[in-house]
Amino acid sequence: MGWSKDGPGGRKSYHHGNLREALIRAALHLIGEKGPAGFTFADAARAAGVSSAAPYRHFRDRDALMADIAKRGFELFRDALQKAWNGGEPNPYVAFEALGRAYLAFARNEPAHYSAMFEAGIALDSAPGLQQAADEAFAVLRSAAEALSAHMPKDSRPPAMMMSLHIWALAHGIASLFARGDPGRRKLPMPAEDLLEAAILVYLRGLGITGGR
Amino acid sequence: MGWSKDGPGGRKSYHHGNLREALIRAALHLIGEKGPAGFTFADAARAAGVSSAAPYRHFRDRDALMADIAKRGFELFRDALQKAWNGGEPNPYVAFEALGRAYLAFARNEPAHYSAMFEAGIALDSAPGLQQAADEAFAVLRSAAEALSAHMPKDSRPPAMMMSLHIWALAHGIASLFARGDPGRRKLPMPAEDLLEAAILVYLRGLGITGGR
DNA sequence: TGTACATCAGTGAACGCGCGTTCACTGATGTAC
DNA sequence: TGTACATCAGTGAACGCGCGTTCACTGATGTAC
Repeated sequence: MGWSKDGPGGRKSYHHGNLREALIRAALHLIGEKGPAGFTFADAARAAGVSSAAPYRHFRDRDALMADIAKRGFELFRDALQKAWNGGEPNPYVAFEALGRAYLAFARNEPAHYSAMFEAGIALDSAPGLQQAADEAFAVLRSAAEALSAHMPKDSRPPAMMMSLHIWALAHGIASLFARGDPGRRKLPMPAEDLLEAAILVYLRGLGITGGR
Repeated sequence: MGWSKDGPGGRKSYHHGNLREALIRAALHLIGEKGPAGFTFADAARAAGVSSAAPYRHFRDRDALMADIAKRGFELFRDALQKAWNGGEPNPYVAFEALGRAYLAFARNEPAHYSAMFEAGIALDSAPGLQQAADEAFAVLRSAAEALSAHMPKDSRPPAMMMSLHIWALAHGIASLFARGDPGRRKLPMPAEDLLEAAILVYLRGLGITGGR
């Protein structure tokens, strides 16, 4: 690794070809392994097979790289949630639970992105487009809540904003307490997905929203 | 600061007197300011006014100090939750909401302890008594859930374990997403306490548990 | 098609810095007698 | 009460290390003509 292969024979060339991407991939790998504090600029350069000065051609500093990762993370997150929600099909209730599962799946499968997004202490205004990417991801949750809420009689509709904040907090709480791999996580007597699904079920029932089952 | 005052005149003495405590206090301060990754052993020594070798008389390394802080944190947390629960008085429903508020208050007022407990990646078996302290804190939540559940007719009682995990996740999610001070936190259109209270209310209603109001 | 040149994306050596850790040491304290 | 001595809890100098960052440089690439 670290050898660029832009020539047909896989020969090493002076120019890397796609160092920016390689640095991001290296950082993701390192963060996923050792947590958001567990990687350095030098580390990433080493993993990408370039000198320690090379990353400065692409990122102002470590935080800029982190912010970039967070931004891409939110975009992937938005897409994953959107896909799970599936326009509310087959029905909003079922789709909403799929959304919850997708949330946990993302946290589990993309721990590095998830860390950068929520745990690395990156300010949302520290990179262009970051705030917007975060907002768009949240908007999926919010519009799902709206769709669910819309099925209720007009005078007992719960506020979608509140609903989505609650579900977000619940999913984030479960993800960060139980659903990931580092030493501080707690053991659970059941899959995290089941725990979240049960919570959503109870919560929706508390709002007067019930599925077809 | 950093000058021990064990003599009556506040003179500096060769022996610190209570360096262990001073290091912990220094670490709490530094973590509170810069996050769990934001302090070093050397920092703590400096803040306590001793040489960088001195801490080794009291802690094997940085992680041992962290684990100690986490353990104390869980003990304080347990006490705070216990006090808020207040034996379920005046009634379990009201006491349960006080518990929720106490959770957030702890996260807000003791950010350094909270970080060490939940975000620093300290393994629960990395210090004697740490696992037990964590268990005891959770046990308060769990027994509160049991007391609430006991008010229900026998055949519709929700499992207390599940309830307490849900509430824990919810409170932790809100605390870490909204209720604390670092740059990555989101802004909320309402106090975090209100958000949690509303969520608990909905959740309990979903279980069929309602207060006297 | 070939050549000259500008630009780009790397190198590698160097620097200052702070951290973690060890070590022989020493001042202060407590205690046995 | 005084003294000798063991133990404790610090010092401060030293070390190796890796990081972040800068710098003049150079190889590779693209483009104008």
